[in-house]
Amino acid sequence: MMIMDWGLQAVVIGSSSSYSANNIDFSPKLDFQESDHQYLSFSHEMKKEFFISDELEELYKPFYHVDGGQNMLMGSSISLIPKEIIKEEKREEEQQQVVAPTSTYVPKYKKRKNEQKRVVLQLKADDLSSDKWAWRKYGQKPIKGSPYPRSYYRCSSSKGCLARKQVEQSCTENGTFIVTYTAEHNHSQPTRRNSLAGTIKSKFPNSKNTNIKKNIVKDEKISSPHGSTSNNNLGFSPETLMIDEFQEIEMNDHEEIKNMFEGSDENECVSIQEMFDGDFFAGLEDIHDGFTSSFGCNNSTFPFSF
DNA sequence: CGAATTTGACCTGCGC
DNA sequence: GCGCAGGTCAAATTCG
Repeated sequence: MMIMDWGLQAVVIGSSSSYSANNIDFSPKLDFQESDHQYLSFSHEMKKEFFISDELEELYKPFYHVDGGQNMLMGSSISLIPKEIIKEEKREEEQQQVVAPTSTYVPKYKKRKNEQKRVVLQLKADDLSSDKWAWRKYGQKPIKGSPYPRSYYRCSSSKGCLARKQVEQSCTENGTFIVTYTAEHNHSQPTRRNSLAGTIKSKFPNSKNTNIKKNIVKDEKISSPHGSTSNNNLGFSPETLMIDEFQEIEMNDHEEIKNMFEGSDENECVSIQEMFDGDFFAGLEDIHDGFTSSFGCNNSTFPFSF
């Protein structure tokens, strides 16, 4: 029996208020029910918490990997959004119907921020690096009323991709960042982080690639004019590390993760054999290796023990 | 040396 | 019309 504790933390900020979904326990449990088939089953509670509504899916479309009709959630976070907020966003969306240009004129500057479809998330510093998309920083501006500057990123995976991301440290909550996604990716999500040029790769302390850590530390220097910050060292706690790296797992790709979260209609279970067919457990082993080498933990302390 | 980041300049929208 | 604030560009710089 193994138990994985998914302490997902996510907050979605509406235009005028914020909602917290902290401390929701998504705890899939393995049930070894049959001799030749083993199933990973999810509690009703988790399923209920996880699937808020179809509207949520609609809201997250900009961050889906759309490929052959299959959708996959972006790796960074899974957020629970109250219906009032969703409706608000949808209303906004309806008002902001994109009109195809009738001429060849291409405006040099995009529409104002509040005219675009956007999703605002509040993430922990650890969650920032679990975004699978490749982002390239193209600007940084001080924001009035905030002691911290806002960083502007564009998708670097595809040249013509209009997807944008803004990252701004929260001035009210230390250690959290307000991330705003704008526009949609016009391409599929990169299959592996290693193939990404730039900033987002493994964040294990002993990883060869230290860009993400370095970048965030740099941001801290810039964004902490008063020298006060709570996450200078990125806080590689085993708990947050496990969560983030788990989200990085190649799910081989869409069906497994869909099945994991949805289960089948009959028994809400997914065959472990199916999971072995993909990279699922290969990914877990990577996590395990990284985890044990980084923190000197053995199997008994690691959440995934076989 | 190529790619990513930094940063000042520039552009646009909005409120007055 | 003017000024401010937010968003983007692009040359310079840094990094691997």
